[in-house]
Amino acid sequence: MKELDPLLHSQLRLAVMSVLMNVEEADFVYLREKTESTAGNLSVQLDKLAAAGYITVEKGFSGRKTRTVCRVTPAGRAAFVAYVDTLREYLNL
Amino acid sequence: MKELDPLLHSQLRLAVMSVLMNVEEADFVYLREKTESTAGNLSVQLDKLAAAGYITVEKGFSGRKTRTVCRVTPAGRAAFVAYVDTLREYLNL
DNA sequence: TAATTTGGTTTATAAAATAAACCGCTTTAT
DNA sequence: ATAAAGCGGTTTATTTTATAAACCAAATTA
Repeated sequence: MKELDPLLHSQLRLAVMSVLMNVEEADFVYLREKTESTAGNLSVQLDKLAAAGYITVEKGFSGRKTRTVCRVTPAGRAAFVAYVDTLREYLNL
Repeated sequence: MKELDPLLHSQLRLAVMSVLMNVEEADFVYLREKTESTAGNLSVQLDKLAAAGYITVEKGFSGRKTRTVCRVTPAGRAAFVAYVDTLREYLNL
């Protein structure tokens, strides 16, 4: 049995990737609301996804407030697709 | 976003349930081979699934050797189906 | 009968998820 | 102007989980 990419097999990271796959870009606040996660948890998981090269995290400003924008990278897309593929074996979808 | 049943959202437990969903009954050794897991890990995860009422674990004998047989319960089936359903939202399958 | 293997369980360790505390900057109210 | 409250996060600590390592009893093999 193929193993499920442990980086994606986490509720919150999967949810984040799921959102980003459909949206081209999303900021921290939007992700926190959409995934109903705490800021602390989200911050940690975004770091892990970024460290893996699955997403980019850009810290900028919107007016004078900070704004952190995330995007999925090609590698992230590929990993997500592979993950879904592996899951099909488990769930036989 | 609905949460993924944490009892099923674990690589090994999901693999075990996946096997049991298709097979009516399976013993410890078969599960260990099919999931390519260590006996220790498998033992622990079977206990958790059993404690949740998702599977039954019956310790008996085959000849004079012990044989531990597992089956998925109706509750287990329901939970698995619900889990798959929730996953569809994440993955949009 | 002494190893070895089989079928597991229990216990210890490593890794992950989550929450709690905190920090700097802004805005609002006084 | 200044204190207090809120926003957007990060860091650190705690709890849970997953995994591996060590172990055990019964059966088999040498």
